[in-house]
Amino acid sequence: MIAGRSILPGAEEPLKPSRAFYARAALEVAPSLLGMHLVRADGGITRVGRIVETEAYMGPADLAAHSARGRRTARTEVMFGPPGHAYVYLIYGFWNCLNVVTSPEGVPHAVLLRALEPVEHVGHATWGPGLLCRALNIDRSLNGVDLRAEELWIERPARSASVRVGRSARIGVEYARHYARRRWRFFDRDSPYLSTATPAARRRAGITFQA
DNA sequence: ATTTGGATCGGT
DNA sequence: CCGATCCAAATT
Repeated sequence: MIAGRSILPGAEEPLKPSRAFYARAALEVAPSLLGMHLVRADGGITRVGRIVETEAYMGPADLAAHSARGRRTARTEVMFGPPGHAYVYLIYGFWNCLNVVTSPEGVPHAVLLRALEPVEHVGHATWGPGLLCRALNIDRSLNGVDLRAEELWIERPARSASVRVGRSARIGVEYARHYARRRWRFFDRDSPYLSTATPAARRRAGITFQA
C-alpha cells in the first residue's frame, strides 16, 4: 500500500524518476515529463493528474525565465538548488504556478507544468498552470519540496502509452525578445486538456466540469 | 518609498 | 481586449 493506493500482485510499482533524470537541461526534461503522473498527498486524499503540457525555462540565458541574467533572489533561490524540487510562485495576485527544478545545482533551469489530465481525485479544471495548482491544492507552502518525497511528487505510471509530442512557442512570454519565439512548449497532441483547447473541443471530448 | 508589470484566466 | 488583485523587482 502506497499513499492509499494498492499495488496489485505482479503489477509494476510506480517509479519516481531518479535525481539524475532531473539533473538535465530543462529542454530535455520538459518533453520527458509528458505522460508522467503528478501526485499530491492532500491531507488524506491522494490527487493524481497525468502531465500533458510543459514548458522549459532555460536559466540565465533565457530572457523569459525568472532566473534570466542569473537573477538570484529569495523567490528564485530554489531554482539554483538541487534538481527534482518544486518551484512554486504566485502570479497576477491569485494564481500559483508549479515548476520542476532541473539541471545540476547552481544552474537555474525549470520546467513549468501547464496542464494535466485528471486521473484520481481531481474535481476541478486543470487546463492551465494556475488551474492545475488550484485543482491539486498546490501553493507556495510547497515551494522547495523534494519531488521524490511524500508530499508532492512525480512518478512514472505502472502502465503508460507512448505520447505523440507536439511543440510550440511558449505562452505569455512576449516580453522575452527572441526567446519568445523558441518552441520550448511541449504537449500531448491527443489530449483535450491542453491550456489552448477551446471549450467546444472540451465539450466534444466529454469534459463536464467547469473552470 | 514608490512604481511597474507579470510564466493567468474568464468574460466580453 | 479587459479587469481582478498581490507581490517581486526595479527605480527613485
